Amino acid sequence: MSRQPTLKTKCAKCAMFFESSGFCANLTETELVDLSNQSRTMDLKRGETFSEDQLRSWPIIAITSGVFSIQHLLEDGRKSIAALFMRGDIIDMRSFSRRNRGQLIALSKTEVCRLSPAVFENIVATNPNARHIVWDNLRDQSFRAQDHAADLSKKQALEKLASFIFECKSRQQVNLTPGAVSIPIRRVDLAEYLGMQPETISRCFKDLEDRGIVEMKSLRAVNIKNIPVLRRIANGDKSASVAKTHSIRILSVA
Amino acid sequence: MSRQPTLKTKCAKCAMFFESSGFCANLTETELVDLSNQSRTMDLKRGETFSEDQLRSWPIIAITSGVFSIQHLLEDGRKSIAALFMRGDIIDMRSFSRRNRGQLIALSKTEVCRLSPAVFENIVATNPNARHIVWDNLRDQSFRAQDHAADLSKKQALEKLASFIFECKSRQQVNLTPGAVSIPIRRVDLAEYLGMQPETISRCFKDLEDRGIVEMKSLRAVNIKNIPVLRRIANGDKSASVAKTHSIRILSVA
DNA sequence: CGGCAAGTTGAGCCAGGTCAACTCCGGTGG
DNA sequence: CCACCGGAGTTGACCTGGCTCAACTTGCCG
Repeated sequence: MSRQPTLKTKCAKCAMFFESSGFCANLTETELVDLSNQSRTMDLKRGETFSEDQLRSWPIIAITSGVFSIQHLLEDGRKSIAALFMRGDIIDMRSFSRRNRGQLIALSKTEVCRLSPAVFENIVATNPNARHIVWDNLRDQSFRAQDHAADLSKKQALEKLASFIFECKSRQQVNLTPGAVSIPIRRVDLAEYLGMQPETISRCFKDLEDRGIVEMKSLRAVNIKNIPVLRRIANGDKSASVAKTHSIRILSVA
Repeated sequence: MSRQPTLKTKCAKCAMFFESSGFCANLTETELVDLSNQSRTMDLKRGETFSEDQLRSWPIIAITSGVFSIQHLLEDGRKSIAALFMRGDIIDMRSFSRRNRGQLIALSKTEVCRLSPAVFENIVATNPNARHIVWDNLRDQSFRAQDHAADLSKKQALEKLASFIFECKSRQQVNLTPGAVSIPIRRVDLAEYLGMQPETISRCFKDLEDRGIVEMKSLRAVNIKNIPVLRRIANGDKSASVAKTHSIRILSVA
């Protein structure tokens, strides 16, 4: 149900508007005009964040492009990134006050749309399609966070990185070359997200590359050369992650 | 808005029914009768799980008592518990099929109520109070999973355990003795939830007890004797978690 | 083309994992 | 009621994956 930009709202220029599975694309004309008038788009640079006050008055944030995150800070300065948000995610911070659950922070140049809570609430109450989309998105965020927690809890460094590559892959629109994956965040942030050190991230990428499983096109782009093996590593199959020098030796002997 | 059990449904006997902030307590009489007739209550023993089929036909599960979990399994048998669900949580597995995201499994004797998706959907569409409660609950699940991920990613063993004690505390109804916390799951499961080994859990509990921060009433019950210090440990304040023998030495010298 | 942030590489070390032996506890049957 | 049994938890000794720190290289932006 992608549609023509017949509307005179700023939404007609917004990339989100054309995505059939997105929230905005499923609104009626009046809803869209209403929402558009009462909402605020905003561009953030990497590292920029929302103040408590901003969040209180604009607790509902739709991500149009870029990568957004929730960052937790420990007393002694250790940081961790609890969740990543990308295009299409709708962050609902309305119950935020209950704890100090870390802060929202942009990990790259990011476009967001801060939705009017009143209009949003009204749409959710009356438009079943829109409600389902928001609901699915929230449930997805929840599952993603759970998956992420599972990854962090028992996986080793290499396995976590492999999982992350697949997470990136699955979250970017299907693209030309099947193995091409873009890594949308810096090494440091990736380390904080996966609960490891940047040094370890670097070593793991190198390891994967040395073994011919991936190829680094640049810092932000990898090409998976052997999807099944990477998958097995991500799933914690030890035989896939251990047998490195072994298989090389066999090859050179043969 | 706690109410009298005037209804002839099985809900009138259900503990959930009297909890004002719960889903069921906010339904109209007709909604409740409808939901009750179309839903199925069920008791599970520790270790019991739902089959894929059961989940497909009954994807919406309300927890009445006990502890439920989502468990992820790696190829080589490593397990991890991605999330815990307790009384009042409503688990919505309707988008489950997208990945094999681990399985639901009871960690203790558990009572659940499997809600009819159709009736549930209808209530959510028409009853704003009920909708808000479900929505808040889901958002809470999402935040909890994120917090958990943050805990796992950068915290050390002792800090994770301290966090967990507070998580338990905050999730059980306010009780008599301020420091009393019940640990509703086994050590093994706790280890899987926190991404550590049972041995390490044991050592950490011992450490906290040796330092007089908590007291173990039994395997399933602790009493926090020094809440501020435990809080500081949970927040990653190194001075709180390291200075053990140190402070003892000072005391004995003075 | 220079300067600085970001990323990489190397060497050494330690928190927590692993393995094995032991103890505790709750349930069961004689 | 007690003895027994098996699962759950604990303790100790050892080992290793990934952290730390420091030096180096690369890539990006003006």
